[in-house]
Order: sequence, then C-alpha cells, then structure tokens
Amino acid sequence: MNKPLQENSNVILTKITTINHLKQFHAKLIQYSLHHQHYWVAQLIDRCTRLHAPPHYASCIFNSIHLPNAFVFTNMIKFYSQLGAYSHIFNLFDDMHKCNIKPNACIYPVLIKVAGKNGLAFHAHLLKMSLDSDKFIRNAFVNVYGQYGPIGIARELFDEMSERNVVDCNAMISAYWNWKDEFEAKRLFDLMPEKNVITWTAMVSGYSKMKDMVNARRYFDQMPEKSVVSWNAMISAYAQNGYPKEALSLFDEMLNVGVRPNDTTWVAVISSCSSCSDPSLVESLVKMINEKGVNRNCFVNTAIIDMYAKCGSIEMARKIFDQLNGYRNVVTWNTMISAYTRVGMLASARELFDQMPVKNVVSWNSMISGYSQNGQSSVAIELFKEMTSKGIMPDEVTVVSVISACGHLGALELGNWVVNFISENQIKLNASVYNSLIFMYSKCGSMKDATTIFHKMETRDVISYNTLITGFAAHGKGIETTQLLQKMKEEGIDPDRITYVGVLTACSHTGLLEEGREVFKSIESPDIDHYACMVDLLGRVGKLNEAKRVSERMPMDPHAGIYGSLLNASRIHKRIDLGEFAANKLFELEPENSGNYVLLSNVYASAGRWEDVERIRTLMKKEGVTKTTGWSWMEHGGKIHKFIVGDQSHERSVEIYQVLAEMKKKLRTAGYEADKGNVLRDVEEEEKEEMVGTHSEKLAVAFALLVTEPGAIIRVVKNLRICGDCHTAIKMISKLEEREIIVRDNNRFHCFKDNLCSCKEYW
DNA sequence: ATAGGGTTAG
Repeated sequence: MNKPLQENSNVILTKITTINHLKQFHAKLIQYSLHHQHYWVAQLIDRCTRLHAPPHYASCIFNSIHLPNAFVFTNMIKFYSQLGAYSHIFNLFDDMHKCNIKPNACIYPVLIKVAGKNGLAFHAHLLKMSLDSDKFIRNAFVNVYGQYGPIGIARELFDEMSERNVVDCNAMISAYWNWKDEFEAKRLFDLMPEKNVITWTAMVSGYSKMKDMVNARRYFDQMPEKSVVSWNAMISAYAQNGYPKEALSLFDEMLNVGVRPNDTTWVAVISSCSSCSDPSLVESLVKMINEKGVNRNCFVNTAIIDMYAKCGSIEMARKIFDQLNGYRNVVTWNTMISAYTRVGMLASARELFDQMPVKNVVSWNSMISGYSQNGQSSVAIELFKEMTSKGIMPDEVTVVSVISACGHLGALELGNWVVNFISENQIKLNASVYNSLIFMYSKCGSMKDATTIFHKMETRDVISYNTLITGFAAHGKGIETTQLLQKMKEEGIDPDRITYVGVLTACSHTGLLEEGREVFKSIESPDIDHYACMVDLLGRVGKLNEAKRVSERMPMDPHAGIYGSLLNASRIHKRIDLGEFAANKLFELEPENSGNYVLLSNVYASAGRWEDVERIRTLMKKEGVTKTTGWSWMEHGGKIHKFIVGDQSHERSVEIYQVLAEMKKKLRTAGYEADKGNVLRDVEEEEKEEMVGTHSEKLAVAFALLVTEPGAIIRVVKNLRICGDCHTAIKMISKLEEREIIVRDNNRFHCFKDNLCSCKEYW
C-alpha cells in the first residue's frame, strides 16, 4: 500500500492546508506505521515549512526518525532557514557530516541563502570543494550577493555564466532592485528574450520598493499572466506605501476575477485594514476570514493582533495573543508590546518584554521608544544602557529613540556619548538619526551644532525643518525661522501645521508682529493651534483687545491654550479684567489644573493687588487645590540628577543645602529682596522649616553651582519653572560669580549673563 | 508576508 500512496502523495499533500489537517495526517501515518519512513517524514517537514508550523512540532517529527537521510536533513534545514534559526542549521549540517551523509546539490542553495552575510566565506569554501560550477549553486550566489552585496560580484558571476536562463536573469533583476538600481533593472528587463510571470512580478515589487506606484501598476496591468504572487505584490505595494484603501479594493478585484488568496494575501489585506482604523471594516474582514477558513498561521495571527490593537480593541488583541500560547514568534510578542506602548500602558508592555523567551533588537527598540514617547526618557536611557551592557547591538532605530530621549532630558553628555557610539559601531546615519540630533542639540542649547547637522544632511525633509525652526523659536530667534520657512519652500518642501506653529511661536517670542501676521495669512487652512499662536503674539505685543477679538471670531471653539495666552498677556500688560475673564474660562475648561489659579494670582501680583493674591491663595486652600510639584533635572558627569521639593535623597544633599545657604547670604548682602507677590515663593516658610520646603529648581541650581567650576556654563535642564525670586537669584549669582548660566524652563532657554537674561519677554 | 524611530503645546 506504500507505493500507490506515494504516487498519490502530491494530491494528498496539497490538500493539507492547515496545521490541524497536518496533525490528522500525521496520526494516519502513525496508524499505518509509515511515520518512520524517510519519504513521509521529509514530506511532513516540508508541509510544516509551508504552513509555518511551530518549531517544536517540526522538530518532534524530525526526531521521530532514527537515522535521517539527505532528503530529511535538507527539508529540516529549509524549515529552520525560514525561521532564521542559523545555529540550528549549522548544527544539522555538522550532524550530516557526522552521520556520513553526503549533502546533495540541492542543499547548497539553501545553505548559501542561510549563510547570508557570511556568504563570502561559504563561497570560498565551496570553491575549494570545486562545487562552484553547478548552475544552481551559481544562481544561489547571484541571489546572496544580490541581497547582501557587493552587487558587483553578483554581476560578475552572472556575466561568467556560459548560458543564462530566465531564472538567472530574474535573480539579477531582483538584485538590482534590492540596490535600488532602477536603470539596470529596467535595462536587463528590456534585453531579456523571454520573460516569465516572476520577471514581471519582480518589476512590480521593484517599483513598489521605489514608492513608484504609477510604474508598479503599469507593469502589473501589462503582465501577460498573473499569479497569486503577482496580485500579492501589487496589493502589498499599496499596503506598504500608504494606500490601504487601494489595497483593499484591489483585493476585491482579485476575488471577483476568481483568484484564490493565499496566506500572504491575507497578511497584506489585514495589515491594510489596520491602517484604515475603521472598526466596521475590521468586523467584516474577520467575518470573511472565518467564513473562508483561512489558514491562521503565525503571520496571519500576528497581523490580526496588530489590526485589533490599532483599531481600538487592545483587549481583543490580548485575547488572541493569549490563545496563541506556543504558536507565537518574536514578532507576535513585539506586536503586543507596541500595542501597549502606543496607548501608554508601559507596565503591561514591560511585563511582556520581561516574559518573552527570545528578544531581538526590535523588542528593545519598542520598549525604549515606548518609554521615550511617554515622558519616561530616563527609563528609556536606563534600558538602553542595559541593552548595550548585555552586548546587544543597537541599530539606527535604537539611537534615534535614545538621542530623542537625551534631547528631552537635555542630557548632552550622554547624547555625545551616543554620537561617539554611532561612529564607533558604524551605525547607519539616515534622515531620522540626523533629525533626532538636530532636536537634541537645540534642546541642549546649542543651535550652532543643530545648524551644522542640518547643513550636513544630503536631503532634508519637513521634520528636519520643523525641528530646527522649533529650536530657533525656543531660543527667541524669530527672523531665522521666517528665513527657514522661505528656504524650505524654495527647496520644494511643503510646510505642515507644525512648521507654522514653530514659526508663529518664534514671531510671538520675538515680538515680530507684522512678520507673524504675514505668515498667518499665508496658511491655507489655519487650525486652532495657529489661532492660539496669533492670540499669543497679539497679546504679548500689547494688542489685547485684538487678541480677544481673534479668539471670538475664529471658526472653532477656543481651547485652553487660547485662554492661557490671554491670561499670560493680561499678566504682562496688567489687564485685570481680561485676566479674570480668561481665568474663569480656564477654571471651566480645566477644573483640575491648579496652575491656572497660580497664573491668575500672578496677574493680580503684577498689578500690585496683594489682597486678591491672598484671596486666591485662600480659595485654593478651601477648594483643596494643591500645586502639583515636579522634579527638576540636570545632567552632570553623564548622570541625570533629579530633585524634588524638600529633597534630601541626593547623595550630596548636605553640600547642596550649604551652597543654597551661601547663595542666600550673598544675595542678602548684595541687597536682594524677594519678589513679594509670587505665590510660589516660600522664603520665610523655608527658613522656618530649615529649608525642607525648598523648591526643586533651587536645589538643582545649587547643585549646578556646587559641581561646576566658577566661570563655567551651568546647564540646568528639564522642568525648571523658575519663577520670580529664583529668576532674580540666578541673575544675581551670574553677576556675583561672573558666570554664564543657561537655564532651561520647559521649552525656553534663559541665558543669564552680566545681570541680564536673554529671554526677558517671558517674564 | 507580520513588529520598532525623528518635530508642536499656554
């Protein structure tokens, strides 16, 4: 019965389309005692490869045979090659030698593919064994060099071939596309005497890679015949280049002409659906998947998890994730981790991260960027340090997140360490890396370095411009931002809404009224943030009535930012009536934000109305509103130091309080008197409680004074809300000790020198 | 075939 079964085996095997079928078939083989035969074991393993069965299942089948032959070994190697499990493959190769099994020719292409970046060494090895003349092996090498480079060698091997068939030409075309050589790919395509469906599909995927949708579609439409793979290539082209709707409609067309989708099609379709963020679309797709009995391999399941996570149901995503126990790969884990970090559920993400059996660089990146994007920059940096200490090689994505985290913290020393690390380890510098560097340098106060990086770039994109513009805005350089706006238009880069927020903010902080008006007029459809910038600009230059009019006449409902600007302007220009109006609006919009009470009392203080200041203070106490305190951060010696009100936790606390006391003494002697009106001021209480209630920013400043040499620049970073007396204090210190002090107060820089502060308008 | 990155904010 063995013989006829083998003859029909192809028919039987192609009917196995799910892992459950495979298991049933395996049971049948055991029933007929055929499960020890080389032929059937090899076929089963091949099915495992095609169906993406879990590794333990395949290795269980493999281990059930006593002495595998070349066929079984080859298929098992193919299985591992799909998983990228290189160590397993080389172990199997060694085992073959130990068992004295001569590898047959068809194993070499598999091994060469797997050898990947080590292809060169492997090539030399095969040359020594004089195996390089085999045409399959040559073709495999064209593929390997085409993929990993140098492409010149691929071309040499291709040229040396005595006769080149379609398969060889296809390999070469794919190689050109891989190196984005559109010209050579097209030339070879035009030269080819005969082309097959694979040739045409390679052109579709090639143009898709270049994001050239017009040509991709042109070749797709011109194809004499289309396979499922051709349809997949075109659907994926749409999916990967940001046209999910087109991908889905092409999928409909595919179904209409009667082409049966395979696993790959489903993955592309599901991921298109993820980008549409349309829950009803998700429901109908899931229904279709269930009705059609789609083989839910690991890829399909992972795509489904991602789809649920991106379309709002993180619980559903987690439910499927839990059901896949034992059928997950590293991407499945990463998908779930990113699902959590995207919505800020860092604890859940971290739990999975710590639990996952195998991590890759993406796992680390997801977690690091998760922390960085959710305001936990220092944790991001900690995790990065852990990563490098474990010898895991960061890539360009890692450094982008870490540099951005350094920027948020103002951690310049650490940032420079990362820059050094990048050049030492030859990490690729792409636009994102450059952009993150521009961000970091401008956040750390060095517009010079930021500008240098900006000019170093070969091509700048809208984010490069936005980042630099925002940097100049924070440094009170208005003219520079309008010039950059001009320059980017000349370079053919369209400004977006963030560009305009940056330029308008800069105009506002520099008092460039007319320029700001011009810029605002040039915005096609200004959104609420642009209106907020205009209100801010008008308010700061003293045109308070016009500012209020703009807020009333704009086409959308004002948000807190608008009233915040009005309130701030009222403080600067001592307009009690408008201040009260804006504050009342803010109390309605943000009842939980205690900062608004403080702002209103500052308005009263600016006009010397101390009874009202006192009234607000009592009101705050009565309503149980407490000022939320934040940490102040600074960087010294590559380490981040943080301080909070009444902090005694710093290892140098005693010295810090001594410096603080000296600072006060000096200020007293110099005739400094505290600004009476500032509700944040607690000088008397501090003295009563022996400075336990000291503000975090004062502690940070004291620490900075302690650790830096006189005359050096002090860099105080992050969350420094330097108000009234602290501001005066720093100004006095800079004069007394002849130091330049740079202080960052959220997004603004204040340079204290010679009793001057370069950001005066802010106060 | 599925996963990860850079810019805004009173």
